[in-house]
Amino acid sequence: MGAVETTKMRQRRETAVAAEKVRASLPLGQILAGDCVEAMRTLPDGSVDLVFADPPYNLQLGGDLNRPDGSHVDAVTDHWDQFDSFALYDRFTKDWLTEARRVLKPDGALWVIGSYHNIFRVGAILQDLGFWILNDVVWRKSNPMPNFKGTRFTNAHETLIWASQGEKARYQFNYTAMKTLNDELQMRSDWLLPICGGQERLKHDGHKAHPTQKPESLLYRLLLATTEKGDVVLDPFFGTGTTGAVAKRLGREWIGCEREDFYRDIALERIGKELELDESVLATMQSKKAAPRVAFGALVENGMIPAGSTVFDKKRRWQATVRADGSLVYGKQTGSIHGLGKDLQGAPSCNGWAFWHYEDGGEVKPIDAARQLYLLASED
Amino acid sequence: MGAVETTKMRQRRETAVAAEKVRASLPLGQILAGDCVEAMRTLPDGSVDLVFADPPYNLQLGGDLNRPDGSHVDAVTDHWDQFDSFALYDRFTKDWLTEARRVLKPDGALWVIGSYHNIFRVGAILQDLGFWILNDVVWRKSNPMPNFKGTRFTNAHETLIWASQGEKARYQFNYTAMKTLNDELQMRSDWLLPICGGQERLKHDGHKAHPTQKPESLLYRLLLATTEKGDVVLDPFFGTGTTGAVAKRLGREWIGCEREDFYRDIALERIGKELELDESVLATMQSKKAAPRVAFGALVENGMIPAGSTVFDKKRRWQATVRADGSLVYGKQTGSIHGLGKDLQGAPSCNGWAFWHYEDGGEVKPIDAARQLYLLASED
DNA sequence: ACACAACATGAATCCGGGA
DNA sequence: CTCCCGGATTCATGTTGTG
Repeated sequence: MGAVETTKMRQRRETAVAAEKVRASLPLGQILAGDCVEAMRTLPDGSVDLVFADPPYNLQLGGDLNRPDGSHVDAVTDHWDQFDSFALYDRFTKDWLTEARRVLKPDGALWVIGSYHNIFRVGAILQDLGFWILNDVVWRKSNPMPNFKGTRFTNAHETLIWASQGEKARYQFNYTAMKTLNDELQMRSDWLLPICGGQERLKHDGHKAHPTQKPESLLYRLLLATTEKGDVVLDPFFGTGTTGAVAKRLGREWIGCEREDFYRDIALERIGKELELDESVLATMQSKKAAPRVAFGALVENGMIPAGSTVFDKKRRWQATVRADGSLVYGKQTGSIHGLGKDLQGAPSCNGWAFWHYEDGGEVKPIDAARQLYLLASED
Repeated sequence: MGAVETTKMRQRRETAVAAEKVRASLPLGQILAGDCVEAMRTLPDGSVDLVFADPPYNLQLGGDLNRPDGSHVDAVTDHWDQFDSFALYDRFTKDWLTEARRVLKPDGALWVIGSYHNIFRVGAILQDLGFWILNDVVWRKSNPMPNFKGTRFTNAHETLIWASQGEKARYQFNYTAMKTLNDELQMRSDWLLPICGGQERLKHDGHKAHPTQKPESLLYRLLLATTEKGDVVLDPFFGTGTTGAVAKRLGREWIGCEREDFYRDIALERIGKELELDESVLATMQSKKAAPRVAFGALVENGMIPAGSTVFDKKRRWQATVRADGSLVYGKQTGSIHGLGKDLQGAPSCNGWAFWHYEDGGEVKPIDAARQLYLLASED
């Protein structure tokens, strides 16, 4: 059996080998110097699982104007107005998003964070490029800076956009891990997290080393939600390397891009000190989707729910007989646990594992309980 | 002194007379029939103090959606929400925003509400038109619809943009009223409010009269924050007339635009029943504060009880390891703080916050103590 | 009448692996 | 690419029905 390789098996093997070759060529755990668009151009197509980007948005906040490349705009010699500013920012945004899209795997995903100054432009452009928005997520700051002049609402949040490569693309979402992290309730699109301060905030000569260092808790949640262990995370605006530090801690690989020597230096030093969590800790709650599949027939074979026994719905409206092949009979109707449950209820679908029950020592249990027992027993 | 009128005084008097003439020509308390762009064209330049707009979101829904119990979700499938492309939606947006801008007074302001499907496009276009964003405000829904399939984060918020006519324009912001409404704390940019349901939700033949009726509390806060008594509020997408009802209650004037006869009819009936509040009552309306709820996972993200550390019950019968997603491991068994505590004790339920303990500086504390610390720290 | 259970529903881009 | 089909998936509120 092992000697025969079908065409399909060969294709799969070759794909995996090619993917491993691409991965081996990646500058994992490195910060690429220079402009992020140039730096990303050195990476192969479809090679990265996730992009997290915290792009600059300091272009038109009044007062001094800086171009996206950091050079200062001379208001006297440069004819500069708001329209030029937006056009320039849009161009910059389109450039780096295009390159990020190329570098991402087909089933990869993108996160961008921004404020009302830039996030609407970024969101519209990424939609135009074909990205498919999965959620916008609001980072609610538990300790925002107050509005000192009392002229507006306290700007107490920032916005993140999570997007896949397209409408039909698959993407990673660790639903159960998020639900666990949120005390058994679905994780919502509004996240309450403190801003980065205290020991976590990198200092240089007594001052903050970077003006917009993001909290590790934000990256922690985001990476835990949308990557797997071993995934490659790219951050085109690496700054102090929060993405790299948390990626390392969580056993994800990382690549950064950063223009400024100083930030590259402190980021590398910071990440060097970071320890990867033990593998046993990194395991997260598994969804049922990811659990090994058990056919109902296996429980019949096994004798846990023997052929000839009866199963019934919770209200005992229907009582069906189990046949040797794991199908059910109810009068003239037959079908799988799912199909018959669906037909009897006239429902669009039915999870037979939850619908049908059996008696075990006088106690009524859903047949899913038998499956859980079977799974536990077969783990050894 | 009264007999002499300076040039400045005369100019002011003439401006006031002209403004009064414009105001007298406005269709206050009326719903203009037809397309909102056409309807707004009938209004004079610079005549309105505030525009609130709840445009179609262009949801782009796929097929049907069923809840886990099999029931069908009544989605927004109305023709007015269907656009063939982003380009068409952008055109539509630009058209109505342009007309709204013309009708607004120079010191007037605009509010728009949307979701991630449309809000980025709306925000970018209004910036392009010269509007100056003052805040983006997040409406956090206290009772959003869950994500039934477990495929994304629960979409638990919508986004509002508040913008003036330009960077230098003055605008109305009732700072103290907002601070009072928020228990003497500055009002933040994230608002926790329930969705519209119960008695407030307009019904027709037992079904919701409008698929997207907004809660009055949202309009209440928004109008109280950014208009004065007597101001004129225009709503180009009037629907069931929530804007008109709340405007009337708060002593503001209103104008609506609505294409559908049915909506105009029920809106007028609704607003007819509305009573204007006595001014003394307005000052005493109280706020609703967010209930502080902390998930165990937040303490893990935050590092207070880090992944990899151990927790144990008071008698140290069981010692479990904290994993990255906030789940616990004990031998082969895993679960949330509540679930694992329940399983280990064989109890019907368990309050994990009281059951599990951790060491903090040599002292043994229930993990609830860490939660209290977290709450204290995030209150500042 | 009261307590409690059951049911209904909300701006939602809502499945995925294998043939 | 499509089709097939096993089977995973919900929170807060308000209303109606039942004991």
